[in-house]
Amino acid sequence: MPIQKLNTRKDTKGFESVETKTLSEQVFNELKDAIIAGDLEQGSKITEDGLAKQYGISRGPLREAIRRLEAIRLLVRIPHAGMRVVTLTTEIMEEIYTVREALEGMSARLAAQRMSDDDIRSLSVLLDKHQNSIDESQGKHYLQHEGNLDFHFRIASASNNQWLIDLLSSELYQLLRMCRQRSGQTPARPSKAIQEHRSIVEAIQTRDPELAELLMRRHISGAWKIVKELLDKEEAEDQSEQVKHIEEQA
Amino acid sequence: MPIQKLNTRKDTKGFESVETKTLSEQVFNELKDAIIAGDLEQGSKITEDGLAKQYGISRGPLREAIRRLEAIRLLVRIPHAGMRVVTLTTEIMEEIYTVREALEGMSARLAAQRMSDDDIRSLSVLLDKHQNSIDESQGKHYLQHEGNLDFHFRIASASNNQWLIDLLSSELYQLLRMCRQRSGQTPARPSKAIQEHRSIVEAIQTRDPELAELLMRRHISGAWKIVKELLDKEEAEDQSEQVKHIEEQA
DNA sequence: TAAAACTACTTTGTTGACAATTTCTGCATA
DNA sequence: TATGCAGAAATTGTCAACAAAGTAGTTTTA
Repeated sequence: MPIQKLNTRKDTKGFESVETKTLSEQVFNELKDAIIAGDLEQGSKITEDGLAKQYGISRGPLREAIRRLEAIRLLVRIPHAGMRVVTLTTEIMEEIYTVREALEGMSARLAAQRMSDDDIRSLSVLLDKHQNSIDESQGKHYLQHEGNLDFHFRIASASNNQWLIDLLSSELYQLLRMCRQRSGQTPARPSKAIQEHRSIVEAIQTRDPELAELLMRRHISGAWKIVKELLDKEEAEDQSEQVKHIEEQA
Repeated sequence: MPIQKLNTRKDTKGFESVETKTLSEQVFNELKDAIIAGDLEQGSKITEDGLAKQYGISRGPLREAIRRLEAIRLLVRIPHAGMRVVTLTTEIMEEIYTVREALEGMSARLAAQRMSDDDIRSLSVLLDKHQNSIDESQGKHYLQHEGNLDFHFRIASASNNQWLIDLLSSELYQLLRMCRQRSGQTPARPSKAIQEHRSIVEAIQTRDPELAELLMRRHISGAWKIVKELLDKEEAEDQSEQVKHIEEQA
């Protein structure tokens, strides 16, 4: 499906909308979304020529887009063996959650020092909304997940540290979205998560950096434990299914 | 000074030597080193054509190199106003030290859990060497600084978390080198630093993750405080010099 | 039959030219 | 003297063709 050339489209980097116009940018975004949404399968091999034809552009801009995707770790380049879409193994996901714990913990600490009272209030309102949407719609995991990211993004922003914001929003959160895609994880225990979010906001409100950091880190490492359990269970199921397959063939 | 084409040169990414061969890689490294060493002045404007001619290659590979430099934040792209070498303001440096504190703290924690006994011993030996080189050569700040980075890099490696390793070695440490370049900072209080390094190794040795993280974070935030003082003093001097200039003109 | 070498094919790396923007500069006008 | 409007110059964006390197499949030979 070739994209329309020269149409200005929206960019969702850092949750804010910016108009893009170079082909390289467009393709970068198209590819990013395709990878995150799972349209480009994990681990699948991609060729420059194939993508260039698919998107109807020449290889020049495409290569630049690829380099950028590489930089945010959505593509991996195996020297002399082409490019592949990243494969999110359990190990890699653990690495991501670990880095996230460190960075978001620091964000929370800074937010407790720097976030404006207005922003804190607004964050509190956001949590109310989340609460409502959980009560109402049991099934809309998608929105819940985005809301979850929204909460974390606001705290990152409040850190007022551009490095933290960039690392989290343009790299880690993209991968996190992808994690969800992998086997449609439901956000684990939504109400418990909100509860934890509330404690974090409370710590920020009382301007307690240490506590805010501690709670955020606990929140994230707790989330990882649950995700990991899900993944392990899945893996076990896959295994047994493979065994069944083999038995059938025998 | 055009580089020789097709000569295989060494790459120092992550402190290990790898042969590179594409022009894009070569120029990426050349430019990176030039920026870090200060050959390309901070904040100076650069043009694709200019660099392409200077390095004797076409703009294609150069653009890819530029995109990568951009990704590791050595170049900043101001839309429609060209590219500039990053300018390390005090604010940006503070951001870097903050992120570093979070990531290296986490590294130290993981190292305490995962580093092999052999590696710990070897790290201890490294500190002995540093001690010696301080005792002997008072003046060789350069080596001291590299040694310092070496220590930190080893701990990052021991985390066994590829994300942490990459973020630290391919992004933060590059900038850190550049910080030193800015006004030839002497590594602040070398003997005290070594002492702190020793405590960190000790915590790792006794497999105490919490303590290792705490000490590492304290070490880095302490280092920042000293660097900041130096920078502030410099700035004040610059100010007064400017005032003098104005007075002379008046 | 298995290993080695050659050939054809695929994919990535590189280039120079062309097109589209944007910035700069000088001139006319109020 | 300030302001705004050409036109020119410089710069970035895009393309298509060429070159080099690697891969796979086939043939040949031991």
